[in-house]
Amino acid sequence: MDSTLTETEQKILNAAKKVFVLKGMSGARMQEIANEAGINKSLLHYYFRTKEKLFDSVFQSALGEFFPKIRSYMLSDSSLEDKIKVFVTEYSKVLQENPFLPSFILGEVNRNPEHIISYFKQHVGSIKDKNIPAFHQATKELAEKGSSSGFDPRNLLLNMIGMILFPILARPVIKEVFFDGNNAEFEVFMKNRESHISEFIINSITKS
Amino acid sequence: MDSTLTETEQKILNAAKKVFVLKGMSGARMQEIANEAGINKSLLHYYFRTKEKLFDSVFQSALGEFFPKIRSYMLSDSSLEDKIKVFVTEYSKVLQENPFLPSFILGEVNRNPEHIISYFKQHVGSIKDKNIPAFHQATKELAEKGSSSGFDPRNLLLNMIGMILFPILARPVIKEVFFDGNNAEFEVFMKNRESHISEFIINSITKS
DNA sequence: TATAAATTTGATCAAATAGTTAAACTATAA
DNA sequence: TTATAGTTTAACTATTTGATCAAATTTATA
Repeated sequence: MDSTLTETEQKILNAAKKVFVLKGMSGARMQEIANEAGINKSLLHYYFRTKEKLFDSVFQSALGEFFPKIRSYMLSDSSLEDKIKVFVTEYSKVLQENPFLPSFILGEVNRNPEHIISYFKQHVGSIKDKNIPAFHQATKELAEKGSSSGFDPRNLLLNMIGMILFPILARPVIKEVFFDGNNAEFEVFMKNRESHISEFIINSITKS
Repeated sequence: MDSTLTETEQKILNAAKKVFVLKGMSGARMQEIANEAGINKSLLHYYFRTKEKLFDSVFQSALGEFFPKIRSYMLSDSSLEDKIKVFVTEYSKVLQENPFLPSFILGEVNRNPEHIISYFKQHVGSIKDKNIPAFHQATKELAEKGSSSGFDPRNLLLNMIGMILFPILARPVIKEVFFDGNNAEFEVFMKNRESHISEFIINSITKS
């Protein structure tokens, strides 16, 4: 990860991430994080002073993983369709590797919106000025030849993320309602769903 | 609401809902709920014994509001396109009236999946056997003339809900990133987005 | 090696908090 | 009016938990 961190700091951050992501800020216990890291509780305070500061560290790094690397997906010289396919595939992969991240981040975002706002104030240069324009650029042609009501690329981005994210967020519900709790069936469905989403989007936006 | 409940019980439930939805199970404080209800803390325990039991009551009723009344939207004799429009409009309205409900429910669903599973075990008759088949029925024609890869109505349902839900879940983020925190602009966008979603879906599924 | 600095631990504190209890109060029916 | 059941309150208890601190241990440095 980060070589400026000591081994102990890294152990703590990994453990804290696991516990915070699963239980949230108020549900997490410093003792549980210490146990998970295999160290004494006092060490947490030695390295991070307060629970709040430790949480912040975890939250900041979680945000970095959560926000799609739109820019990198959009900067290739492939067609818009291919870019959409790459986005859906890559972002699905990220989320399936961290299935509890979305709920954690969105929960904290609603618990304390200031937190995310200050994050963007700091990273405004990298998030907004780079990622979003890259996406706009990629959809410029689309926006120009779009429907008469005026096609807004932001809607397309929200559509994509929403379709990718929702079944992962609501995973336990979907699995139960649609598949009677059968995990294997659910996984197959989710794998097939990736191409479905791409086709669904492309089908809609390429309609004359 | 429920006339079998005394006025005090109702006050408690309203207050508990407000606090639990905003802060989650572990973040909520019994004292805060009591204050919000304008009563003594002991009364909470008198009526609901434990925090867990009070939370359950709130969670159960929240689930009822959260899950879209698919069946009622699907049972009219209008076209599939009109059904989609009604679904998008009505469900958007429900969510905008309860903007913190989704994050609350999805958070709890991930915190304790057993909770939602037991809910479905109880309500399986009304949720699954009524709502889902109604939706399947409405999309049967679609499934038959669907794309060669085989159109699964479950995907359509997930697509709709995902697109409607995501901007509400991530509201503070979207507002900040896309609209520099300007609330009015965001609201206008969200209102226009409703018809965009309907058109986006219909455009995709009616493509020959 | 000796000294200092950094790291780690166990014991403990103080605040927060869910839950209990007994007493006071209120409405209702005999 | 009195007895009874239901309701509400204030004070209290027990536990959890974030945080602190001094002592012990390890590591780096002279």
